[in-house]
Amino acid sequence: MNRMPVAERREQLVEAALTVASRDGIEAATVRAVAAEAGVSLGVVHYCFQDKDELLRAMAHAITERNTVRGLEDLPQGLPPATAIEYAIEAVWASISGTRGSQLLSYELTTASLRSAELNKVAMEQYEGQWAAATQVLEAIGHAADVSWSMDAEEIARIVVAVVDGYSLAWLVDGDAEKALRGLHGLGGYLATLTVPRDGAAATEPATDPALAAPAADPAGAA
Amino acid sequence: MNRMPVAERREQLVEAALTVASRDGIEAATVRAVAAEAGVSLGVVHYCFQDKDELLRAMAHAITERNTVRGLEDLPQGLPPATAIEYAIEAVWASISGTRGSQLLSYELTTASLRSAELNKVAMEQYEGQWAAATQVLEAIGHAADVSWSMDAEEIARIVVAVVDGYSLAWLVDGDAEKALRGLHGLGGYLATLTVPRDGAAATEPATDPALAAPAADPAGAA
DNA sequence: GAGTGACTTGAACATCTGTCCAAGTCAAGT
DNA sequence: ACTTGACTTGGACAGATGTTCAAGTCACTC
Repeated sequence: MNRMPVAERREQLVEAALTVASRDGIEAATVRAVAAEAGVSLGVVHYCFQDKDELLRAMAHAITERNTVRGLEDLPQGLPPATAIEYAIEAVWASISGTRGSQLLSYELTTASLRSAELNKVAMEQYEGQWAAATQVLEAIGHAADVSWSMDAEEIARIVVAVVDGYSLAWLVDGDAEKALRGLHGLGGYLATLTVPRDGAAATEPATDPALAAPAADPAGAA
Repeated sequence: MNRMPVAERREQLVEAALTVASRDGIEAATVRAVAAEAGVSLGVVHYCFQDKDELLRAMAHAITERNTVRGLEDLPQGLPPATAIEYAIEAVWASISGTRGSQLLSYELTTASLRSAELNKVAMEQYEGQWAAATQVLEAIGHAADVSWSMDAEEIARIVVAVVDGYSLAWLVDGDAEKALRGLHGLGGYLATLTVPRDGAAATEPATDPALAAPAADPAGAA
């Protein structure tokens, strides 16, 4: 095969590992399968990585970064908060539902990390990445809709990540994207109640209608 | 070893598989490891189960049933809705946080099921069990606090399962039980807004304070 | 107490896995 | 041209895993 410097070869192997593992599961990502996917002979993998675990760590790092970088900087400005939130939720969901294999692989990596000493930090890095990304999205929403949040953004981020995780998992199992998206819009409605106009005062529409906390979760809203 | 009828031996092997897999992960639950854990020789496993997959399916069925049966029938009666909900949440969380290995195994089984044709139905059965259990809990709350729900209980159950799943996963990773429980109490606050007194009329305390939707998620509430 | 059939045993087999390594190939510098 | 060293190759090895099987053991019935 083509010769190339180790650094480049490593990237190629990580890409191949990602392809195999997303398609067939983390268990299928054997050294041989990755080498074959990259069109490279067996020994190359151990020339580029000391361990199989080092390869897996590199793969985990890559997928975490890839899920994180979606910084959602392209939020239209000047929208009302509820609209900005809905927009962000649609974008997040699109990037999840379009990458089923990767999502499933993420969960596989999480559980593998929690069992294996060598993959120790992988799961924590994944979550820190997700919390940071969610915080960033919240701040982008605040900026786009000119609101701030009535709680620490990082604290809200934890809520967002937990709920998104929960619905993603359910969707992976039952394949019902519509229900998942409806649930996420429910989260959006809740988030809207946590916004505060930038110049201070009270929450946007505090006591008008508590059902606003979950408009899309209302059967009438989507059915 | 002691002789025993196949049916009984099967139960023993499922138990052993559960022990090994909860302790060391699903990958560690090899035929040999399970046989050793049960104090039985290798051939017995294939005498009782046609496949390793059949053993895993039986194990999955057992753990699903075990997580489901916690019907929470012992809810004190006559409580105000918010209190009944908090009580139920504490109980649910206690049964989760007390069985870390089993929880982790559940997620491992879910991902394994989504990758393997042989374990096809395992994940869906898990979720159907959880949704049913959540529905049961919601009805128990309704009965204990003499309220009904402003949405289909099954629809709320999906929300509950998603959020509980999300916080459980985060807790498995970061080990922060306090934050998880706080998040679940936030869910509880939200659920309280979905209750309706049994004789009809409006929601319990609809417009008084929207912050009630997440009282425990408020930093001041727990810190 | 002999026989029957349910249960048990552990060796054996084929396959797969991560890892190693001796030999090979190639590009660049002298 | 030749040397050096980075990169590649694929065979070899040890260990683990699922599965099979012929032989053994025991309880129970007639």
